[in-house]
Parts: sequence; C-alpha cells; structure tokens
Amino acid sequence: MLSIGKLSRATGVKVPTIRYYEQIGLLPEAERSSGNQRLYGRRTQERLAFIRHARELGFALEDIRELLALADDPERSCAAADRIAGRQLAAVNARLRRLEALRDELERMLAHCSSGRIADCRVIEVLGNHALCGHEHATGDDLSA
Amino acid sequence: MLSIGKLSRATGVKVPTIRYYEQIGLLPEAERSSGNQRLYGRRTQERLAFIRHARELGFALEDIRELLALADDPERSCAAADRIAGRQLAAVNARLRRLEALRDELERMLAHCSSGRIADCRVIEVLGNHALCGHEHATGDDLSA
DNA sequence: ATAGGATCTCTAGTCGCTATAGCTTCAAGG
DNA sequence: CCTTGAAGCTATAGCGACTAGAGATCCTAT
Ligand SMILES: [Zn+2]
Ligand SMILES: [Zn+2]
Ligand SMILES: [Zn+2]
Ligand SMILES: [Zn+2]
Repeated sequence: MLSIGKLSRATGVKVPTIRYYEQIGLLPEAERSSGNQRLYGRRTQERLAFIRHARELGFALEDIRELLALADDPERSCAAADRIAGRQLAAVNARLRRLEALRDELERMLAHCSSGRIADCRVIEVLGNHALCGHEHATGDDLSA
Repeated sequence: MLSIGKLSRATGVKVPTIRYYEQIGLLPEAERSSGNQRLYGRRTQERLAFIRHARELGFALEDIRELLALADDPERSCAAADRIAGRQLAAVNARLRRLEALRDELERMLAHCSSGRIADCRVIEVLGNHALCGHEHATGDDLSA
C-alpha cells in the first residue's frame, strides 16, 4: 500500500490533484491508515495512471469518467469508447486547423512590422483592423486558443 | 451613441462579456443614459473591436491590456508590442506541435481498434499503457489540450 | 396604459486544477 | 523516549474568460 505522496511520485500526478480526483468521484474513496491517511493499492494506481494518460491525450475528465466505466466492463462493445476517442480526434483536428490559421496570421503580422513607432506598427494595425487579415478566424464564439 | 445590445451586435461580443470587460478595466466605465443604461461612442466601439480581434488571435486578456496601452501611445517604440506577438506565436507553435502529436496518437489508437469487445479495445488498452504509444506527451504538467 | 423586450446589479457556476491556512501524523536521528 | 521536520489532513478560495440565473428596472410600441 502506497501513501498519497508515493502514489504521486509513481504516477506523476500531484498530491492535491489526486485528492481532487477522489473528491469528484473519479477515484474511489481511499482506504485510510489508523491515523486517517490515505492508502492506495495496485488497482487505484493503475486507475490513476489511466486517468493521467488520458489527460495527456487531451480527454476531458467527464470523458475519462465514461472511459473508466467502460474499461470496468470488459464484455461490452467498445463502440462507445471508440466514439469518445473519435470525438476527441475531431476536436483536436478542429483546434489544429484553427491554430494553424492563427500561426499564419501572427507570422504575417510580425513579418510586416519594421519595429519602429507604435503609429506604424503592423501588429497594432492588424489587431485594430481585421480587413488586413488573410482569412477569417473562429466564426463561433469559442475563442479558446 | 449605441446601447450595449447594439454594440454587442455591431462587434460580435456578447452583452455580458462587454460588462465583464468593463468590470476588469479593459473597457472604460461607460457613460450612462438618464435611466442608468450604458451608452457607447465610436472610440469604445473601436476599442472593443480591437479586443475581440486580439482574442480571436488567441491573445490573453492581460496581453490585450498591454497592447491597448501601447496602442494609446503612438510615438513609442513598438518593440513591446512585437515582443508580445512573438511570445504568442511561440505559444501557438508549441501548442501546434503538441496537438499534432496528440492527433497522431489518437489516429493510431483508432486505426488499431477493430471495434469489438472492451476487453480487446485498443483505445482502452493504450490509455491504460503508455508503452503502446509512439512517443512521449507533455513532459511538464500543463495538460491543457 | 400596458405588454414585452432590453437592461440593470449581483451572485454563482464552468473546467481542471493550484494555493493557502491551520491542524495532525509519521519517520528518522539523538 | 523525545524531538524535529516532512508529509498528510480538511476546508476554503483563486485562476482565466467568461456564462447563466434571479429579480428589479427601463424603454418602446401599440
Ligand atoms: Zn511593431
Ligand atoms: Zn483577423
Ligand atoms: Zn475500441
Ligand atoms: Zn502515451
């Protein structure tokens, strides 16, 4: 059985984050030592590694909650899991396209600025006037870069 | 002079967001009508369009605050503005590289799954075992996808 | 005059943590 | 055995950039 600190070092997940995952029900309530400190076994360690890996791949905690529930039920069809991963892939691709457009626009701005006075700064100018941009940006209202 | 609703329609920024920008000091306190409703002139409309455009290009509100201060001072050197934009470009490039790696990993997972039982699901398997991944993910602790 | 939409203020919620404060417990050294 | 310092505990608040709701007020049109 591992203390929370050792579990943290073993998985690369910070101690408060582990407690947070327990609080929101992503990890089960930990067993406790006689002095009320959390103790973890192999099962929870694997579960936490799964969560960490899914986070590294960009999955939202709610998706991870579903994926964990699926992983606990080995006889079911994996269609739901594949659908979640497919949705994640689509989201990543959408963000990629948006970021590529941002990169191009930022590069253009910087390339056209001769770094003189603010009054002649292409960066400030473009920010104030989208007509100087090469293309449209996000049409919706999700401006999360 | 525009009401907040008309300013919202004119700029594509939602009404509560405009009030929020005022609250955090990104927009000056609006003039008020006799009935205490906000009124906006051309200057504020331009300022809001600038903010909106910078947000579309992924700048953080604190960066935008600096950029607005710079824009108000046309004789200064634009080095600071260019530095902010350069930093933003670097951040975008870093996110791009990370997202490309995520995309590759997600595609690999999905390509290897034959959509049968959970017990055989490649998606679940890879999430539980990073050794099956083609490369490392974010080494630090910024897992924001 | 009245209906309805628009606006007002204020508070709380989102996501995924992170940080702080003030306490208790544990492990190692003297 | 006793002390010290690290590690653990709970509870609360904060981050960024908004969004949503309640309940009151105002403005416009019929
Ligand atoms: Zn410049
Ligand atoms: Zn633009
Ligand atoms: Zn599958
Ligand atoms: Zn991996």
